[in-house]
Amino acid sequence: MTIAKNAKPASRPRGRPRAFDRDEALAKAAETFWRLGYEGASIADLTAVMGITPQSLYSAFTSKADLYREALQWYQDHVGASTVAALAEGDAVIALTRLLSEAAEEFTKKGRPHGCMISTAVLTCATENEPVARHVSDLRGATLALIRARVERGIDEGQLSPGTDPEALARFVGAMIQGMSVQAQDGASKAALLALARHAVTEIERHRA
Amino acid sequence: MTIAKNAKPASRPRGRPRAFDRDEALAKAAETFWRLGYEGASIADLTAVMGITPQSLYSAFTSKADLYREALQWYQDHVGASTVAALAEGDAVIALTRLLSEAAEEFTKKGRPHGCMISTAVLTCATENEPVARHVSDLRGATLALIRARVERGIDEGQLSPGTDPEALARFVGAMIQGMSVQAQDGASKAALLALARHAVTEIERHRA
DNA sequence: ATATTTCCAGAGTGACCATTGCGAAAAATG
DNA sequence: CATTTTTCGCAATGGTCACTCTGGAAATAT
Repeated sequence: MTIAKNAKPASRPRGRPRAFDRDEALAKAAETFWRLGYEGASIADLTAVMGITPQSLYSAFTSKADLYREALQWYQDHVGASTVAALAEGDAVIALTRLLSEAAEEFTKKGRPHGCMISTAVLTCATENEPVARHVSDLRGATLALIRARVERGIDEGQLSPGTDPEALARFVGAMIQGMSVQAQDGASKAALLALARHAVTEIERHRA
Repeated sequence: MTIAKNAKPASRPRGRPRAFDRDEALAKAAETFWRLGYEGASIADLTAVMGITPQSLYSAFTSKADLYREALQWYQDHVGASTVAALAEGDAVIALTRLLSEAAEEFTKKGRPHGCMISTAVLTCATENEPVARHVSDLRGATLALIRARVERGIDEGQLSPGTDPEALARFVGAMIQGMSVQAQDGASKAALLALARHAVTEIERHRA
Protein backbone atom coordinates (compact mmCIF):
# COMPACT_ATOMS: atom_id res chain seq x y z
CA MET A 1 0.00 0.00 0.00
CA THR A 2 2.41 2.61 1.19
CA ILE A 3 5.32 1.31 -0.76
CA ALA A 4 5.84 4.35 -2.97
CA LYS A 5 5.58 6.78 -0.10
CA ASN A 6 8.63 8.88 -0.91
CA ALA A 7 8.81 7.94 -4.55
CA LYS A 8 6.04 10.29 -5.60
CA PRO A 9 7.92 13.01 -7.46
CA ALA A 10 5.44 15.87 -7.68
CA SER A 11 3.31 15.55 -4.58
CA ARG A 12 0.84 18.39 -4.36
CA PRO A 13 1.06 20.31 -1.11
CA ARG A 14 -1.68 19.54 1.34
CA GLY A 15 -3.39 22.89 1.77
CA ARG A 16 -5.20 25.37 -0.37
CA PRO A 17 -3.39 26.05 -3.62
CA ARG A 18 -2.19 29.51 -4.61
CA ALA A 19 -4.87 31.56 -6.29
CA PHE A 20 -2.60 33.52 -8.67
CA ASP A 21 -0.05 32.43 -11.26
CA ARG A 22 3.42 32.94 -9.85
CA ASP A 23 5.16 33.44 -13.19
CA GLU A 24 2.55 35.87 -14.38
CA ALA A 25 2.85 37.90 -11.19
CA LEU A 26 6.62 37.85 -11.52
CA ALA A 27 6.40 39.16 -15.07
CA LYS A 28 4.26 42.06 -13.90
CA ALA A 29 6.65 42.77 -11.04
CA ALA A 30 9.62 42.71 -13.40
CA GLU A 31 8.01 45.27 -15.67
CA THR A 32 7.24 47.55 -12.73
CA PHE A 33 10.82 47.35 -11.43
CA TRP A 34 12.05 47.87 -14.97
CA ARG A 35 10.01 51.03 -15.34
CA LEU A 36 10.38 52.55 -11.87
CA GLY A 37 13.61 51.05 -10.61
CA TYR A 38 14.20 49.19 -7.37
CA GLU A 39 13.84 52.20 -5.11
CA GLY A 40 11.12 53.83 -7.17
CA ALA A 41 8.77 50.85 -7.14
CA SER A 42 6.94 50.59 -3.82
CA ILE A 43 5.26 47.47 -2.49
CA ALA A 44 1.96 49.28 -3.03
CA ASP A 45 2.85 49.79 -6.71
CA LEU A 46 3.83 46.15 -7.06
CA THR A 47 0.78 44.64 -5.39
CA ALA A 48 -1.48 46.88 -7.46
CA VAL A 49 0.10 45.76 -10.72
CA MET A 50 0.36 42.12 -9.69
CA GLY A 51 -3.24 42.10 -8.46
CA ILE A 52 -2.42 40.55 -5.10
CA THR A 53 -2.19 41.66 -1.49
CA PRO A 54 1.04 42.38 0.39
CA GLN A 55 0.89 39.15 2.38
CA SER A 56 0.36 37.09 -0.75
CA LEU A 57 3.42 38.79 -2.16
CA TYR A 58 5.48 38.14 0.96
CA SER A 59 4.45 34.50 1.13
CA ALA A 60 5.39 33.86 -2.49
CA PHE A 61 8.55 36.02 -2.48
CA THR A 62 10.23 36.63 0.83
CA SER A 63 11.16 40.29 0.58
CA LYS A 64 11.26 43.20 -1.81
CA ALA A 65 14.94 42.58 -2.47
CA ASP A 66 14.29 38.89 -3.19
CA LEU A 67 11.39 39.71 -5.47
CA TYR A 68 13.68 42.10 -7.34
CA ARG A 69 16.32 39.42 -7.74
CA GLU A 70 13.73 37.04 -9.12
CA ALA A 71 12.46 39.76 -11.43
CA LEU A 72 15.99 40.28 -12.75
CA GLN A 73 16.26 36.55 -13.38
CA TRP A 74 12.93 36.61 -15.18
CA TYR A 75 14.22 39.48 -17.33
CA GLN A 76 17.39 37.59 -18.22
CA ASP A 77 15.42 34.48 -19.11
CA HIS A 78 12.80 36.21 -21.23
CA VAL A 79 14.19 39.48 -22.58
CA GLY A 80 17.93 38.90 -22.26
CA ALA A 81 17.70 35.57 -24.06
CA SER A 82 18.31 37.29 -27.39
CA THR A 83 21.66 38.53 -26.07
CA VAL A 84 22.85 35.02 -25.42
CA ALA A 85 21.48 33.94 -28.79
CA ALA A 86 23.37 36.72 -30.57
CA LEU A 87 26.65 35.78 -28.93
CA ALA A 88 26.15 32.17 -29.98
CA GLU A 89 26.63 33.27 -33.60
CA GLY A 90 29.51 31.43 -35.24
CA ASP A 91 31.44 34.48 -36.37
CA ALA A 92 32.59 36.86 -33.63
CA VAL A 93 32.09 40.03 -35.66
CA ILE A 94 28.59 38.96 -36.65
CA ALA A 95 27.88 38.02 -33.04
CA LEU A 96 28.83 41.45 -31.71
CA THR A 97 27.01 43.18 -34.56
CA ARG A 98 23.84 41.22 -33.83
CA LEU A 99 24.27 41.97 -30.14
CA LEU A 100 24.19 45.71 -30.79
CA SER A 101 21.42 45.78 -33.36
CA GLU A 102 19.22 43.57 -31.22
CA ALA A 103 19.87 45.87 -28.29
CA ALA A 104 18.56 48.76 -30.39
CA GLU A 105 15.52 46.65 -31.19
CA GLU A 106 14.85 45.42 -27.65
CA PHE A 107 15.45 48.77 -25.97
CA THR A 108 12.74 50.52 -27.98
CA LYS A 109 10.00 47.89 -28.15
CA LYS A 110 6.54 49.32 -27.74
CA GLY A 111 4.27 48.33 -24.86
CA ARG A 112 7.03 48.00 -22.30
CA PRO A 113 9.69 50.18 -20.66
CA HIS A 114 12.51 51.39 -22.88
CA GLY A 115 16.15 50.65 -22.20
CA CYS A 116 17.68 47.71 -20.37
CA MET A 117 16.56 46.53 -16.95
CA ILE A 118 20.11 45.59 -15.94
CA SER A 119 22.62 47.72 -17.89
CA THR A 120 21.66 50.95 -16.17
CA ALA A 121 19.89 49.86 -12.99
CA VAL A 122 20.58 50.85 -9.37
CA LEU A 123 23.73 52.81 -10.19
CA THR A 124 23.14 54.88 -7.08
CA CYS A 125 21.05 54.02 -4.05
CA ALA A 126 20.48 54.58 -0.35
CA THR A 127 23.14 52.93 1.79
CA GLU A 128 20.72 50.27 3.04
CA ASN A 129 20.18 49.07 -0.55
CA GLU A 130 23.85 48.61 -1.39
CA PRO A 131 23.60 44.79 -1.43
CA VAL A 132 20.99 45.07 -4.16
CA ALA A 133 23.17 47.50 -6.12
CA ARG A 134 26.10 45.12 -5.84
CA HIS A 135 23.97 42.28 -7.16
CA VAL A 136 22.98 44.19 -10.29
CA SER A 137 26.56 45.37 -10.72
CA ASP A 138 27.66 41.74 -10.64
CA LEU A 139 25.15 40.90 -13.36
CA ARG A 140 26.68 43.64 -15.53
CA GLY A 141 30.11 42.25 -14.79
CA ALA A 142 28.96 38.80 -15.86
CA THR A 143 27.70 40.18 -19.17
CA LEU A 144 31.02 41.94 -19.76
CA ALA A 145 32.80 38.65 -19.05
CA LEU A 146 30.51 36.92 -21.53
CA ILE A 147 31.33 39.42 -24.26
CA ARG A 148 35.00 39.23 -23.46
CA ALA A 149 34.93 35.44 -23.69
CA ARG A 150 33.28 35.69 -27.10
CA VAL A 151 36.01 38.08 -28.25
CA GLU A 152 38.71 35.74 -27.00
CA ARG A 153 37.08 32.82 -28.79
CA GLY A 154 36.97 34.97 -31.91
CA ILE A 155 40.70 35.59 -31.65
CA ASP A 156 41.43 31.91 -31.05
CA GLU A 157 39.31 30.87 -34.00
CA GLY A 158 40.99 33.42 -36.24
CA GLN A 159 38.03 35.71 -36.87
CA LEU A 160 39.54 38.63 -34.95
CA SER A 161 43.10 39.86 -35.35
CA PRO A 162 45.54 38.57 -32.72
CA GLY A 163 46.42 42.09 -31.62
CA THR A 164 42.91 42.68 -30.33
CA ASP A 165 42.63 43.52 -26.62
CA PRO A 166 39.65 41.42 -25.43
CA GLU A 167 39.14 43.38 -22.24
CA ALA A 168 39.09 46.75 -23.98
CA LEU A 169 36.89 45.61 -26.85
CA ALA A 170 34.42 43.94 -24.48
CA ARG A 171 34.22 47.08 -22.36
CA PHE A 172 33.77 49.11 -25.52
CA VAL A 173 30.82 47.00 -26.64
CA GLY A 174 29.44 46.97 -23.11
CA ALA A 175 29.64 50.75 -22.90
CA MET A 176 27.73 51.00 -26.18
CA ILE A 177 24.92 48.89 -24.77
CA GLN A 178 24.83 50.88 -21.54
CA GLY A 179 24.81 54.16 -23.43
CA MET A 180 22.07 52.91 -25.73
CA SER A 181 20.03 51.96 -22.67
CA VAL A 182 20.39 55.48 -21.26
CA GLN A 183 19.38 57.11 -24.52
CA ALA A 184 16.48 54.72 -25.01
CA GLN A 185 15.20 55.68 -21.57
CA ASP A 186 15.59 59.31 -22.61
CA GLY A 187 13.32 58.62 -25.58
CA ALA A 188 15.72 57.89 -28.43
CA SER A 189 14.19 56.06 -31.40
CA LYS A 190 15.25 52.68 -32.70
CA ALA A 191 16.64 54.35 -35.80
CA ALA A 192 18.77 56.70 -33.71
CA LEU A 193 20.16 53.80 -31.70
CA LEU A 194 20.88 51.78 -34.84
CA ALA A 195 22.70 54.75 -36.35
CA LEU A 196 24.98 55.16 -33.36
CA ALA A 197 25.51 51.41 -33.12
CA ARG A 198 26.76 51.41 -36.68
CA HIS A 199 29.78 53.44 -35.55
CA ALA A 200 30.59 50.77 -33.01
CA VAL A 201 30.13 48.04 -35.59
CA THR A 202 32.59 49.76 -37.92
CA GLU A 203 35.17 49.83 -35.14
CA ILE A 204 34.55 46.16 -34.38
CA GLU A 205 34.92 45.20 -38.02
CA ARG A 206 38.29 46.93 -38.10
CA HIS A 207 39.54 44.08 -35.91
CA ARG A 208 38.56 41.36 -38.34
CA ALA A 209 41.52 39.05 -38.96
CA MET B 1 24.38 111.73 2.11
CA THR B 2 21.67 109.38 0.89
CA ILE B 3 22.47 109.98 -2.72
CA ALA B 4 23.63 106.45 -3.47
CA LYS B 5 20.67 104.84 -1.80
CA ASN B 6 19.91 102.29 -4.48
CA ALA B 7 23.35 102.36 -5.99
CA LYS B 8 24.84 100.31 -3.21
CA PRO B 9 25.52 97.03 -4.96
CA ALA B 10 26.03 94.58 -2.12
CA SER B 11 23.88 95.83 0.75
CA ARG B 12 24.02 93.39 3.60
CA PRO B 13 20.62 92.15 4.68
CA ARG B 14 19.36 93.53 7.96
CA GLY B 15 19.07 90.43 10.12
CA ARG B 16 21.31 87.74 11.42
CA PRO B 17 23.66 86.52 8.73
CA ARG B 18 23.73 82.89 7.66
CA ALA B 19 26.04 80.82 9.80
CA PHE B 20 27.19 78.46 7.04
CA ASP B 21 28.72 79.03 3.63
CA ARG B 22 26.09 78.44 0.98
CA ASP B 23 28.47 77.34 -1.76
CA GLU B 24 30.31 75.01 0.56
CA ALA B 25 27.05 73.42 1.70
CA LEU B 26 25.96 73.10 -1.92
CA ALA B 27 29.18 71.34 -2.79
CA LYS B 28 28.62 68.85 -0.01
CA ALA B 29 25.02 68.32 -1.09
CA ALA B 30 26.11 67.77 -4.69
CA GLU B 31 28.57 65.10 -3.66
CA THR B 32 25.91 63.33 -1.60
CA PHE B 33 23.40 63.37 -4.48
CA TRP B 34 26.18 62.27 -6.79
CA ARG B 35 26.99 59.28 -4.59
CA LEU B 36 23.49 58.23 -3.49
CA GLY B 37 21.26 59.57 -6.25
CA TYR B 38 18.24 61.80 -5.89
CA GLU B 39 15.99 59.18 -4.36
CA GLY B 40 18.75 57.54 -2.36
CA ALA B 41 19.87 60.71 -0.57
CA SER B 42 17.50 61.58 2.27
CA ILE B 43 17.21 65.00 3.87
CA ALA B 44 18.75 63.45 6.97
CA ASP B 45 21.76 62.35 4.91
CA LEU B 46 22.07 65.80 3.37
CA THR B 47 21.80 67.80 6.58
CA ALA B 48 24.33 65.52 8.25
CA VAL B 49 26.86 66.01 5.47
CA MET B 50 26.17 69.72 5.10
CA GLY B 51 26.37 70.22 8.85
CA ILE B 52 23.11 72.15 9.09
CA THR B 53 19.59 71.56 10.30
CA PRO B 54 16.59 70.80 8.07
CA GLN B 55 15.09 74.29 8.37
CA SER B 56 18.39 75.93 7.55
CA LEU B 57 18.42 73.75 4.45
CA TYR B 58 14.85 74.66 3.57
CA SER B 59 15.41 78.36 4.09
CA ALA B 60 18.48 78.40 1.86
CA PHE B 61 17.08 75.99 -0.76
CA THR B 62 13.34 75.69 -1.05
CA SER B 63 12.87 71.96 -1.48
CA LYS B 64 14.74 68.75 -2.02
CA ALA B 65 14.06 68.94 -5.75
CA ASP B 66 15.32 72.52 -5.91
CA LEU B 67 18.42 71.67 -3.94
CA TYR B 68 19.06 68.84 -6.37
CA ARG B 69 18.72 71.19 -9.33
CA GLU B 70 21.18 73.60 -7.75
CA ALA B 71 23.52 70.71 -7.02
CA LEU B 72 23.39 69.68 -10.67
CA GLN B 73 24.23 73.25 -11.66
CA TRP B 74 27.12 73.25 -9.21
CA TYR B 75 28.35 70.02 -10.77
CA GLN B 76 28.18 71.46 -14.26
CA ASP B 77 30.03 74.59 -13.19
CA HIS B 78 32.79 72.84 -11.28
CA VAL B 79 33.23 69.31 -12.59
CA GLY B 80 31.61 69.58 -16.02
CA ALA B 81 33.67 72.65 -16.88
CA SER B 82 36.36 70.44 -18.39
CA THR B 83 33.80 69.09 -20.84
CA VAL B 84 33.10 72.54 -22.20
CA ALA B 85 36.83 73.27 -22.26
CA ALA B 86 37.52 70.11 -24.26
CA LEU B 87 34.88 70.97 -26.84
CA ALA B 88 36.39 74.44 -27.25
CA GLU B 89 39.44 72.82 -28.81
CA GLY B 90 40.07 74.14 -32.32
CA ASP B 91 40.12 70.79 -34.09
CA ALA B 92 36.94 68.71 -33.86
CA VAL B 93 38.72 65.36 -33.67
CA ILE B 94 41.02 66.60 -30.94
CA ALA B 95 38.03 68.09 -29.14
CA LEU B 96 36.12 64.79 -29.08
CA THR B 97 39.26 62.87 -28.16
CA ARG B 98 39.93 65.19 -25.24
CA LEU B 99 36.29 64.90 -24.24
CA LEU B 100 36.57 61.13 -23.89
CA SER B 101 39.96 60.97 -22.21
CA GLU B 102 38.99 63.64 -19.72
CA ALA B 103 35.82 61.72 -18.97
CA ALA B 104 37.97 58.71 -18.11
CA GLU B 105 40.02 60.95 -15.87
CA GLU B 106 37.11 62.71 -14.18
CA PHE B 107 35.02 59.56 -13.67
CA THR B 108 37.71 57.81 -11.64
CA LYS B 109 39.13 60.64 -9.52
CA LYS B 110 39.88 59.60 -5.97
CA GLY B 111 38.14 61.19 -3.01
CA ARG B 112 34.79 61.59 -4.71
CA PRO B 113 32.08 59.42 -6.29
CA HIS B 114 32.99 57.67 -9.51
CA GLY B 115 31.10 58.16 -12.74
CA CYS B 116 29.12 61.17 -13.92
CA MET B 117 26.47 62.90 -11.84
CA ILE B 118 24.32 63.63 -14.88
CA SER B 119 25.00 61.05 -17.59
CA THR B 120 23.47 58.18 -15.67
CA ALA B 121 21.27 59.85 -13.05
CA VAL B 122 17.57 59.30 -12.27
CA LEU B 123 17.00 56.97 -15.22
CA THR B 124 14.13 55.40 -13.28
CA CYS B 125 12.17 56.87 -10.40
CA ALA B 126 8.93 56.87 -8.48
CA THR B 127 6.12 58.54 -10.40
CA GLU B 128 6.10 61.57 -8.09
CA ASN B 129 9.73 62.30 -9.04
CA GLU B 130 9.21 62.30 -12.78
CA PRO B 131 9.68 66.07 -13.09
CA VAL B 132 13.15 65.68 -11.61
CA ALA B 133 13.94 62.82 -13.98
CA ARG B 134 12.82 64.93 -16.91
CA HIS B 135 15.09 67.75 -15.81
CA VAL B 136 18.18 65.53 -15.73
CA SER B 137 17.15 63.98 -19.03
CA ASP B 138 17.01 67.46 -20.53
CA LEU B 139 20.52 68.15 -19.28
CA ARG B 140 21.72 65.02 -21.08
CA GLY B 141 19.91 66.18 -24.19
CA ALA B 142 21.65 69.54 -23.97
CA THR B 143 25.04 67.83 -23.77
CA LEU B 144 24.20 65.72 -26.81
CA ALA B 145 23.22 68.90 -28.66
CA LEU B 146 26.51 70.48 -27.66
CA ILE B 147 28.51 67.57 -29.05
CA ARG B 148 26.43 67.54 -32.18
CA ALA B 149 27.04 71.26 -32.71
CA ARG B 150 30.76 70.68 -32.35
CA VAL B 151 30.61 67.92 -34.95
CA GLU B 152 28.67 70.16 -37.33
CA ARG B 153 31.20 72.93 -36.86
CA GLY B 154 33.94 70.40 -37.55
CA ILE B 155 32.28 69.48 -40.83
CA ASP B 156 31.78 73.12 -41.78
CA GLU B 157 35.39 73.95 -41.00
CA GLY B 158 36.60 70.99 -43.01
CA GLN B 159 38.05 68.90 -40.18
CA LEU B 160 35.46 66.15 -40.51
CA SER B 161 34.41 64.54 -43.76
CA PRO B 162 31.21 65.96 -45.29
CA GLY B 163 29.53 62.56 -45.23
CA THR B 164 29.57 62.47 -41.44
CA ASP B 165 26.16 62.18 -39.77
CA PRO B 166 26.33 64.68 -36.89
CA GLU B 167 23.39 63.22 -35.00
CA ALA B 168 24.71 59.66 -35.13
CA LEU B 169 28.28 60.60 -34.25
CA ALA B 170 27.14 62.80 -31.38
CA ARG B 171 24.96 60.01 -30.00
CA PHE B 172 27.87 57.61 -30.42
CA VAL B 173 30.17 59.82 -28.37
CA GLY B 174 27.41 60.45 -25.84
CA ALA B 175 26.80 56.73 -25.46
CA MET B 176 30.49 56.23 -24.81
CA ILE B 177 30.42 58.76 -21.99
CA GLN B 178 27.29 57.23 -20.51
CA GLY B 179 28.74 53.74 -20.71
CA MET B 180 31.99 54.91 -19.16
CA SER B 181 29.99 56.45 -16.33
CA VAL B 182 28.23 53.14 -15.67
CA GLN B 183 31.46 51.18 -15.67
CA ALA B 184 33.19 53.75 -13.47
CA GLN B 185 30.39 53.38 -10.95
CA ASP B 186 30.88 49.62 -11.17
CA GLY B 187 34.51 50.10 -10.21
CA ALA B 188 36.35 50.23 -13.55
CA SER B 189 39.81 51.76 -13.43
CA LYS B 190 40.95 54.84 -15.33
CA ALA B 191 43.17 52.63 -17.48
CA ALA B 192 40.24 50.40 -18.39
CA LEU B 193 38.14 53.41 -19.37
CA LEU B 194 40.96 54.91 -21.41
CA ALA B 195 41.42 51.61 -23.23
CA LEU B 196 37.78 51.40 -24.24
CA ALA B 197 37.71 55.09 -25.14
CA ARG B 198 40.56 54.50 -27.57
CA HIS B 199 38.21 52.35 -29.67
CA ALA B 200 35.80 55.26 -29.88
CA VAL B 201 38.59 57.66 -30.74
CA THR B 202 39.70 55.40 -33.60
CA GLU B 203 36.19 55.48 -34.99
CA ILE B 204 36.04 59.25 -34.66
CA GLU B 205 39.38 59.67 -36.42
CA ARG B 206 38.03 57.65 -39.32
CA HIS B 207 35.83 60.64 -40.09
CA ARG B 208 38.70 63.08 -40.42
CA ALA B 209 38.38 64.96 -43.66
C1' DA C 1 -17.36 13.92 6.52
C1' DT C 2 -13.31 15.47 9.23
C1' DA C 3 -8.94 17.09 9.79
C1' DT C 4 -5.35 19.66 8.11
C1' DT C 5 -3.06 22.96 5.74
C1' DT C 6 -2.66 27.11 3.26
C1' DC C 7 -4.27 31.38 1.29
C1' DC C 8 -6.25 35.79 1.56
C1' DA C 9 -8.61 40.21 3.39
C1' DG C 10 -8.44 44.04 6.62
C1' DA C 11 -5.99 46.47 9.56
C1' DG C 12 -2.01 47.86 11.74
C1' DT C 13 3.28 47.65 13.03
C1' DG C 14 7.19 50.96 14.17
C1' DA C 15 10.32 53.54 11.37
C1' DC C 16 11.51 56.86 8.36
C1' DC C 17 10.06 60.22 4.66
C1' DA C 18 10.06 65.41 3.33
C1' DT C 19 8.62 69.33 5.40
C1' DT C 20 7.34 72.92 9.00
C1' DG C 21 5.88 75.99 13.69
C1' DC C 22 7.71 77.94 17.31
C1' DG C 23 10.61 80.45 20.13
C1' DA C 24 15.11 81.86 21.32
C1' DA C 25 19.51 83.66 19.83
C1' DA C 26 22.21 86.76 17.13
C1' DA C 27 23.61 90.39 14.30
C1' DA C 28 22.75 94.87 12.00
C1' DT C 29 20.32 99.34 12.08
C1' DG C 30 18.50 103.50 14.36
C1' DC D 1 20.55 100.62 24.10
C1' DA D 2 16.31 99.21 21.74
C1' DT D 3 14.34 97.53 17.53
C1' DT D 4 14.24 94.98 13.59
C1' DT D 5 15.19 91.12 10.91
C1' DT D 6 16.79 86.78 10.06
C1' DT D 7 18.79 82.25 11.32
C1' DC D 8 18.75 78.17 13.78
C1' DG D 9 17.75 74.25 17.25
C1' DC D 10 14.16 71.30 19.06
C1' DA D 11 10.46 68.86 18.18
C1' DA D 12 6.76 67.37 15.69
C1' DT D 13 3.65 67.23 11.35
C1' DG D 14 0.87 63.90 8.39
C1' DG D 15 2.10 60.49 5.11
C1' DT D 16 4.23 56.56 3.25
C1' DC D 17 7.69 52.96 3.76
C1' DA D 18 8.45 47.71 3.99
C1' DC D 19 6.45 44.35 6.43
C1' DT D 20 3.23 41.40 9.58
C1' DC D 21 -0.48 39.80 13.08
C1' DT D 22 -5.05 37.74 13.26
C1' DG D 23 -8.98 35.39 11.81
C1' DG D 24 -11.85 33.15 8.81
C1' DA D 25 -12.59 30.93 4.30
C1' DA D 26 -11.19 27.47 1.02
C1' DA D 27 -9.26 23.44 -0.77
C1' DT D 28 -6.84 19.33 -0.23
C1' DA D 29 -5.89 14.51 2.15
C1' DT D 30 -7.57 11.01 4.98
